[in-house]
Amino acid sequence: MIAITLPDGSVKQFEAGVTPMDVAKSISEGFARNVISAAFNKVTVETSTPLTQDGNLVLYTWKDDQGKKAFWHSSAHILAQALEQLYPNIKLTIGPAIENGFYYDVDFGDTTLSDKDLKEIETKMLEIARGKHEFSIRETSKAEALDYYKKQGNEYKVELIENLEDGTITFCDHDDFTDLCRGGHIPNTGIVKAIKLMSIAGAYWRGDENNKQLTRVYGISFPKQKELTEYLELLEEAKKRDHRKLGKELELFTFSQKVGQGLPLWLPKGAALRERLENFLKKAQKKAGYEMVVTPHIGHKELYLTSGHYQKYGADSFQPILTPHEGEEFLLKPMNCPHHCEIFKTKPWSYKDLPKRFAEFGTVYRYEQSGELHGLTRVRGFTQDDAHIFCTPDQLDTEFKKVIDLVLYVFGSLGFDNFTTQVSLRDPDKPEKYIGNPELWEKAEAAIISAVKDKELDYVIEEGEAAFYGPKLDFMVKDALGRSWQLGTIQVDYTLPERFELEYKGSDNEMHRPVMIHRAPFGSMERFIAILLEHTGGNFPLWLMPEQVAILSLSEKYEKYSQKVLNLLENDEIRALTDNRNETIGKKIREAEMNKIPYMLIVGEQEEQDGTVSVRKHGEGDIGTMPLETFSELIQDAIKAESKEFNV
RNA sequence: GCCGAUGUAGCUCAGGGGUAGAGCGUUUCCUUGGUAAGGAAGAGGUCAUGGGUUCAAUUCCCAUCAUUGGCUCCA
Repeated sequence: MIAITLPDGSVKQFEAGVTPMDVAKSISEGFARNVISAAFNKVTVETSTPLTQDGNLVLYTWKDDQGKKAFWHSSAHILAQALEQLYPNIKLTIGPAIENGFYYDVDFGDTTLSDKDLKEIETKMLEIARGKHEFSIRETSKAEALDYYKKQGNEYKVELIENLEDGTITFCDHDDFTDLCRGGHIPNTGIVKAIKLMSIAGAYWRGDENNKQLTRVYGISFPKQKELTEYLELLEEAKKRDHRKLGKELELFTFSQKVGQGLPLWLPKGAALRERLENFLKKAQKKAGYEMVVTPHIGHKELYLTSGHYQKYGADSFQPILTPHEGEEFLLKPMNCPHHCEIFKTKPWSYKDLPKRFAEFGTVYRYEQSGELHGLTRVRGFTQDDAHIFCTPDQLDTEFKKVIDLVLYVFGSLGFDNFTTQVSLRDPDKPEKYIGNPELWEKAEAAIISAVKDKELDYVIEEGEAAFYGPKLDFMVKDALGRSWQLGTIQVDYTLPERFELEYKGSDNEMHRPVMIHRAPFGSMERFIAILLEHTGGNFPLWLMPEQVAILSLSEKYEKYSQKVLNLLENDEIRALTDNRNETIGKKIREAEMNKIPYMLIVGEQEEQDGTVSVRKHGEGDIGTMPLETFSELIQDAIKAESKEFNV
C-alpha cells in the first residue's frame, strides 16, 4: 500500500500501481470525468501513470493552468498527426502549449502552407480527436530514439535527443502516431471537442535567425464548442479596442507612406492629448525636484562612441549624417542620456548640489527592422519622457525609491492598476553583451532588488534582459490582445558616468564619480498612449479627453444659445464643441456617442428659455436637465475627483 | 531582415480577363426636429507602384513599396 496526499492535506491509502485517474475516481466519478492532468510530487505525470510510492498528488481539470497546458500540448500532438497524414514527407520539430493555445513548428520542405489549408487540417484534427485515442507514454533508450529519427531523416529531433540524457527519453503514442515527448497529456483525444487553427507564421529553428526557418502553425482548442465561440468573440472584442483602429476613428494620429514607415503623425486631437499628458508629468516632476533641459535631435558620432551606443547599435541604426564640407559625422539621437551627461559636465559640482535631476521630453530615432513596426507601440521616431538623475552612491537607494513612487503615481492617475514589474539583470553566461565592471554591476543589481523589496512590488527577475550599461526595473502592462508591453523603466547606471568621466567633489575634498538613474514613467509617449487607448477603449479619463462636452442644438434656431453655452464652458476651461448642423438630434447624439465624448448637452427651446442644459452622459444616457452653472460645477468636480495630487 | 496574408472611393468593405460597386462620410436641396442613423439628388477611384502573359489585365504571373499575423531584435 502507498499513501497519497491530496492538496487539501488528506491522506489516502492505495494499492501500489494505482493511477491518478483511479485516485480521482475514488473521490468522485463526476470529478474524475473532469480530470485531465496530474502532477505527482510536483512532476507532471500522465493520468494513467502507475504510482508506486508515497507522495503528493495534484489532479488538474480544464479550469487549472496545468490542465490547459496538458490539453493544448495534447492538441499539438493531434495537429502533428493531422499534418503527417496530409503532408507525408514533413519533418516535425517541436510543438508546445502556449499561453493561449499551442503551436507546432514543422519543416515542410518545398511545400508552402497557406491559410486556405488550415480548414482541411482542422477537419482532419477533429476526425482524429473523435477517435478517442488514448495517449500513452513509453520509455526508450537514447540509441533507439536516435535510430528512429535518423531513419526518418529528421535532423531536428535527432538534435533534440542528442541533448537529452539516456534514460530520460520518452515517446508518446496515440492512434498510429508517435512523437518524442516528455509527457503531460490528457487521457484521450476525444476530450478535445473544438479546434481552431489561428495562423501560419515563420519561426526559426531554436529561435536563432541563423538557423533554417520553419513553418509554425498556431491553434487553440477547447473541451466545448461554446468555449471556442466565446474565445473568438473575445478576440473580436479585443480588435475593437486596437489602438490603431481607435487612433484612426478618434483622429488621434496617422501614418503616411510618404513620410516614412514607423514615423507617426500626430493629429490635433492626439497632439492635445499628448500635451496634456506631458503637462501632467511635468507638474509632478517639478514637485519632485526635476529641472527641464532641452537637447538637439542629432549628435556628433563622437558622443555615441563615448557612450558606447555607437559600438553597440551603430551598425543597425540609421546611417550617420555627413556634413557637406568638413565630412563630420552626426547621428540621429537614439538616446538622450549622452546629451544629459554633457549637460552635467558644464560645471563642477559639490556633493551638496546632488542629486541633479535633468528631465526632457526627448524625441529619439531608432532603426527598427521593418517587420517589427507595429502601430504606435513600435516605431522609428518617438518621444521619451526621459530624465537622468545624477547622485552620490549614498543617495542611490532613496532616489531609486522616489522614482518608484513617481511611477506608481503616474500609473495610479491613469487607471493602470494591474501591472507587474520585472527586474532585468545581466546574462551571467554572456558577459560580452555588457560594458562596465562586474563589481559595479553587482552593486547596481543589489540596489534595484532591495528597492523593489522595500516597496513591496510584485516582481519577477529576468536574467539577460538588462540594458548593456546597467540593470533595470521595468513596469509592464497587458494590452487588449493579451500582449505584455513594457511601459515605465528605471535603470541604474555606473557605466556612463565612468565613460563620460563625470565627477563631483565629496565632503572629503576628493573627486568622486556620481551614479546615474535613467528613468521614464511613460516609457515613450507613443507607446503609452497606444496602451492607454487599448486599456480605456478610447474612453480616457475626463481630464485627458480631447473633447469633454458636445453641445447639440435641437435645430439651427438654437445656434445662438449653443454658442453662449460653449463660451461659458470655455471660460471654465472645459473643452467643448457645438454641433449646429442641419441634422436630427438622434443623429447628433449617435455621432457624439461614437466619438466617445463624455457629456452631451442637448439645447432647444425649453433650455434657452430657462438657461438650462439637458445632460446626457456617454454610455449612460439622459441624466436630466439642470442650470448651466450646475453642469459646469458637476463636470469640474468630476475632473477634480479623478486627479490626484503628487505628494513628495 | 525572414516566413505567411493583405492592398479597390475620405472610411469600412463586396466584386472580378472585356477600363468598377455598396454602406457610411462629403456637397446641394427639402425638412427644423426632444435623447444612438429624416428624405432626395449629385460629386468622388489610372482598382498600391513597376514589369510580364494576353486581342484585351484592376482581375493571372513576377518584382517593389506599404500594411498586417508571427519569428529574430529592442539602448
